[in-house]
Amino acid sequence: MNTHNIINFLREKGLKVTSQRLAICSFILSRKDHPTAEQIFQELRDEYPTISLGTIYKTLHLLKDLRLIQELGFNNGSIRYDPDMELHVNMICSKCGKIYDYKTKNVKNLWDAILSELNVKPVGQRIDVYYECDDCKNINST
Amino acid sequence: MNTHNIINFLREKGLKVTSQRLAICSFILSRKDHPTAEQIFQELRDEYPTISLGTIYKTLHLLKDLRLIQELGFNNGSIRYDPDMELHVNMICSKCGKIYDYKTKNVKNLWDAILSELNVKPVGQRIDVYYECDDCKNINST
DNA sequence: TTACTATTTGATAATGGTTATTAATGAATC
DNA sequence: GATTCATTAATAACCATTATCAAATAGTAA
Repeated sequence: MNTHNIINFLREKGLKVTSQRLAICSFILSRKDHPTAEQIFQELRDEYPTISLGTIYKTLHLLKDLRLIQELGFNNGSIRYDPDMELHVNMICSKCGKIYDYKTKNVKNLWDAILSELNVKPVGQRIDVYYECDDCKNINST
Repeated sequence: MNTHNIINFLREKGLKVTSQRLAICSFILSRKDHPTAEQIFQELRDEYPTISLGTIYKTLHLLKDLRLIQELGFNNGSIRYDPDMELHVNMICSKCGKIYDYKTKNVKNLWDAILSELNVKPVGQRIDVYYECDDCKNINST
């Protein structure tokens, strides 16, 4: 979703397009590494020195309610935000915590087979796989 | 794991067997609904009126380090504790939040197919499916 | 452009779950 | 039973998130 689309989307919902809101939306909707609210805050401070953490949270909740992003709670209590609303596997390095999304047709097919086995109508899902990423493997082997 | 097994397990690890520790271990290892620390605290208070939340947390962390339970962070920031360390699907009601574990040979087979597609050596996983449970369905339809 | 209104923002305080601290307690060993 | 050291309970500290509210601002209409 580019800036133009975001502006139109907000306007359609009757929401005001402020520079802060636009910046936060653009930021999270383009990121693939599931940042925390704090990380978003730190990265936007350079360009928007007066931006507030409260605004970050409010905008993230807004995007969640509008179904443009999802929250992911992790085991240390931290909450990360993921703009990919389609079925995918969160590949999480158990050492450094880095995350990337894995999404293929084949995974979708296999997942559908699991869902049909469950015999319920799902309204959502979350799939995490922990592994050791290449960077961490290399550090350990040197 | 019954009381006798827990006592032996703790002793083997060189840990002291206190009544609080035993109660907390017995409680969480037999529960299937992934309670929070606070829920464990409230339920044990009847039998152990002086038990402290700090002790609950310390014992849960102990069990986690010993790989007898796993932590599950959720999207509202809450952390629940799950004594099932084998592969299973967390079936979560999107309305009331109740959880039950779904575990069959077929799900295991399908999941293994997904893992082989991913081309990594996994060290763990988490699979959540959100749906509307029967209780909540009935409430809505009346 | 200006004025008006309702939304949004930023600063701050409040909240609540988790962790740290520490003196007192109690399990294990002899 | 005495000794020792891990464990407990109570309390305070911590920190991420939420709530509050006056000031700022986007959108709209005059």
